[in-house]
Amino acid sequence: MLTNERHDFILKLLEEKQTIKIQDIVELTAASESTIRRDLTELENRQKLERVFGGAVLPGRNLAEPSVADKSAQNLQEKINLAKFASGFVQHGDSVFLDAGTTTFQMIPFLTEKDLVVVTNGLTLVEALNEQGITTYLTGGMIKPRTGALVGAQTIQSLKNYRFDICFLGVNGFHPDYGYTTPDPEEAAVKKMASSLARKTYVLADHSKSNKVSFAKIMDLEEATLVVDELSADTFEVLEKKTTVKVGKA
Amino acid sequence: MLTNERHDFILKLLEEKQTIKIQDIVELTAASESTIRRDLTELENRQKLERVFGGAVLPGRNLAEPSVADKSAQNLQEKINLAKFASGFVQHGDSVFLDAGTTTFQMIPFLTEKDLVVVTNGLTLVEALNEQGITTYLTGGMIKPRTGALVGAQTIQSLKNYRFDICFLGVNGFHPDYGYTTPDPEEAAVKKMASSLARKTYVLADHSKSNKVSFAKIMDLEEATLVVDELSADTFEVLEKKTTVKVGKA
DNA sequence: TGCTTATGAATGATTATGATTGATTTTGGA
DNA sequence: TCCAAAATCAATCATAATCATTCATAAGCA
Repeated sequence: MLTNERHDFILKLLEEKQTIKIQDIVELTAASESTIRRDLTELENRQKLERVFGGAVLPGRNLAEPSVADKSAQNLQEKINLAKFASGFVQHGDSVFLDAGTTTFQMIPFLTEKDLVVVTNGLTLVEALNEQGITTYLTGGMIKPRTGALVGAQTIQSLKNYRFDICFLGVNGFHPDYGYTTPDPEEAAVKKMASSLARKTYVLADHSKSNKVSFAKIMDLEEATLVVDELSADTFEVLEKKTTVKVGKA
Repeated sequence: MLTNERHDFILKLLEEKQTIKIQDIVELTAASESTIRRDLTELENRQKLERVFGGAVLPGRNLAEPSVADKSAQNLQEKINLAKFASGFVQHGDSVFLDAGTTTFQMIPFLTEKDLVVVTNGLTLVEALNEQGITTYLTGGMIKPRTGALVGAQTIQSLKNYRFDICFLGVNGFHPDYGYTTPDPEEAAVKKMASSLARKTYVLADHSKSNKVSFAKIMDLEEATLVVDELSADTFEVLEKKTTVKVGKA
């Protein structure tokens, strides 16, 4: 087994079980204890795990890491389907705004090889974008510790330096009377500004957000195109300027 | 077997297995190890795969890849000592600029409980700052994938919205004639701008940077206070406006 | 033939590995 | 609580695998 393979194996195992014992890894990999020890030290230096006496645990992260944290979430597969579908709207060479959030995060693997320029206010998206080799700009601003989103006056201001062909937003609720809403007014302001700088805006939401209302209003429903998955799995609804269109699955 | 054929064969094999060992390819192709090595080097240059010790993996799919936040630096302990010492200059309530880089990164644990506002252009610093509960602002700009530093016109512009009590920079070399230098002109520009917005600027460098000259000049030596560790371990030199002061260890 | 390119073997350097040592930490019973 | 046994640990060493480099040969082509 290759060194690199073993590292991957350990990380995968750790993600599954949350906690691993050195002796277990030794048995499963048929490598010596010394080697596994070295692996763990190495991976700890890379901040992929934290060592504890007798084994290792997942690293304590302050910023929400969508890739890891959400794996257990119920609607992950739905989000991925939704993200994949929405990625189809992106044209080769587009300038794209990607909102901070888990759904937009899932779009990233589907944006490769499109020669894009992506601007985002989501710290958690950056590493994944880099991995895809996508030219990435980050807005400035204050960091919201829990979510890793950039918000505030500086964010708004730095956004004004860009124009987007296409803009993807996540929301916490959408409602015919109250429009798109999200809990944080600061984030709402950022989303609104980004949208206003884009030729076309798509709001991604799974069906659980339907008719939900949150504290801060972003904008009215008809100001963006809503992409929402159907409960009946493999179709999506695209509500464009109050027009309903049914589409087959991506 | 033709060279091109062999290349295709390797890529196909890699696609199937995700990870391949050089020895396996040697057996399957009946070519010599040298040839396979050359093939892999070639294919890596074309970004078709990534080499790892003993074989190759698909590009980007390397779970255990060292992240930018890798702690396993060369002279880590020296850097920590230097960082700890420099942290002493920070006053309670200061607004601080922290340059992207490993030395400034090491300052973070010593900045806690000082009620600071920190601005940085280093993505790798953000999580550590959050862990310390420090209010953190990020400059905007383009992300340099390798280092996680923000650079470019947007970075410069967003800096102009701030004023700093104190500014800490890392450099790649300092020299009496050529001043402070760093390889990337973009980064140099950011450092210079940050410094010009601060009441006081400190440059952190370990002794290995002494009399080194890199491509892009940041500014002259006397425009900042240089903090450098001595080879003889436990002392630091603080060169302030060409005045030399020896100080005991932090 | 003369030229370029691809190949394979040999080298010394680098890196990964497994076993051993003595120190440190945890555990469990008095 | 304290102590001793067991488990785990970091550090070191020798070995083995892998690596980049060099050089000589073979194959392809004008």
